[in-house]
Amino acid sequence: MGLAKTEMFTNQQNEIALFAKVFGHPARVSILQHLFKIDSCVCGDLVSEIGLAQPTISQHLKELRHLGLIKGNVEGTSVCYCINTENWTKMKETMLQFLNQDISTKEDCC
Amino acid sequence: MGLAKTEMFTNQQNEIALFAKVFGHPARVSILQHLFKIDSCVCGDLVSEIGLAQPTISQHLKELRHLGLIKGNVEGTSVCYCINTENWTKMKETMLQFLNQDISTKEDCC
DNA sequence: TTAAATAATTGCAATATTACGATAAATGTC
DNA sequence: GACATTTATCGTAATATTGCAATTATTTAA
Repeated sequence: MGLAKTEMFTNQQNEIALFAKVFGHPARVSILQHLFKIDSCVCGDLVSEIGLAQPTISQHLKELRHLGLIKGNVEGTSVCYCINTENWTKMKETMLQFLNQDISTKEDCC
Repeated sequence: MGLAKTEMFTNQQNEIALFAKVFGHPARVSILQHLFKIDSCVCGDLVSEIGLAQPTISQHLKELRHLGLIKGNVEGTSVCYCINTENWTKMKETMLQFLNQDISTKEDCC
């Protein structure tokens, strides 16, 4: 199949999975880290920064944009990308809720 | 292709992507949440809990086990699963480092 | 208008993922 | 041993992902 049966899970579970999925490729992790590192927008130097072809980077950027984690603005012939801070914060809350599940009450029974 | 070019990324970037990938399916998110929720090990009631077939759940458990996030112990004819708390904590540190990247210095330039 | 620069889209090949029926393996019970 | 219970593995079909060459916008400069 290759198709997740999303209808049997909660919205929260599907949302977590969607965010996680987009982080599930090192190129997208790298793009995001780069956007965080530099203190301004990136105007299309991601292709030279990361070693992938231009259509490949463009595709990864599209996925990040569709999830709302980055914003892109046309500036002349190039496009300026940066983190969508508001949505990043929202995403972070969702992911932290998942990652910070209470572990203290568990005894190591296995 | 379908194959990520991991050699062009840092170990940290690949590690983040691997963890994120395993969270990238709602069934695995659901399994983990269930293992956290109950205060003891789960002895194979995950199949009835989640609505997927037994081989499918078994496959998802395998992936979680291979990443070290859960432990499984044979108890009679069934297997007892629980969170690997030590590895979960390590994973969390890696993911938090990624999620908590400093956003404060960014002006919304796009 | 033509050409250059840059990014998006299309099309496609290679590989990965998901799901599950069928089967096998492991253990416990009689 | 024969059988039941439970989980893992195998095989396979359907779909998704990744990467890039080729092409198509889109905008700027000359």
